[in-house]
Amino acid sequence: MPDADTIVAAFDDAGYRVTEPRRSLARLIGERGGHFTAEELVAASRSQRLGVGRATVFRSLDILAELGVVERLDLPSGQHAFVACDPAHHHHVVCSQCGRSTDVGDSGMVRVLEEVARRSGYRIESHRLELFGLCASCQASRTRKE
Amino acid sequence: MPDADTIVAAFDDAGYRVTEPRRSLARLIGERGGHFTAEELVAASRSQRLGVGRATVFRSLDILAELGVVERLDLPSGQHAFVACDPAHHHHVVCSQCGRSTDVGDSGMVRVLEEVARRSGYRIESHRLELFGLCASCQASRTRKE
DNA sequence: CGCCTTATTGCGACTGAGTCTCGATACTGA
DNA sequence: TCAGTATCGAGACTCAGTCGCAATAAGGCG
Repeated sequence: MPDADTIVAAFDDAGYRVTEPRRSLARLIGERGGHFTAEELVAASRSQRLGVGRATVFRSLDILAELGVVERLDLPSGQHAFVACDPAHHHHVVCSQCGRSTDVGDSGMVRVLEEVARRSGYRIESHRLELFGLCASCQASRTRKE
Repeated sequence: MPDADTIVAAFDDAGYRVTEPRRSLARLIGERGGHFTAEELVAASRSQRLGVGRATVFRSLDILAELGVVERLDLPSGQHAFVACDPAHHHHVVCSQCGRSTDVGDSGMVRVLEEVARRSGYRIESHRLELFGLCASCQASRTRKE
């Protein structure tokens, strides 16, 4: 999970200008543990008087998603969200209780893709895998309560 | 891929009333080969003067998704779509060219889920897998062109 | 068969996410 | 430092999806 500096560096490395609003957003994203929505960033920017406008939040998230620093996520609720992550191919498990997320690498998806291609005759070009469940600490606290 | 009658029967079996608008929608969905959007159904209903309102389309799709007759899909473009399908656990490959979709069963996902659970410590509760690629016939026609 | 209850409908107003435009601002390379 | 241009914020706009409500019509029951 990249910190603010890594995110700023990603802008820079890709030839985008390093501006104050982008720095602010990088910090906000870095602060967040798990997934977050565009709207949350807009709200945070407003409540902390950072002066980052709605459009800028969306534009920056677009860029970061393009760069692979952030990944788009569709929650089971249908909401759109994002997670900060390293730009390698991998998947996320999102905790349905606390929202924290963890990368899980490939975990044998390659074999699944081969199997699917064989069965269906399709040439698989891309896929999206999203996993939802309870993280270790939420499991523990839930067990305690019950 | 269920036909119009199957869809109508699903409403009936679940205790929902079988109404004219629902019959119309069932037919429209049955006619569609691949995935479709709510908006497409709204447009089709208007152009064919079926008199099915926007809200009814959305309400019916909600119900059908609940019943598992139809599945929600997030296209790589970010658009929301649906596919008609049988209510068993499985996944879809969607052709990124013609939009047709095929069911592919489980294909070894169970093993991936176990692997992810082991690595991350999460208790996996649900997952979403969407596959995009070229179906056999689109591969063929693309090869011909090149 | 026809009535009555109530699920369902269409309409249209509404919401909320995301986009677009545009004049102002501020990076960055020279 | 300066110029050129990427980027910005504001706010109007679009578009998907939702909601409330009065009118309608399934379909169970007598």
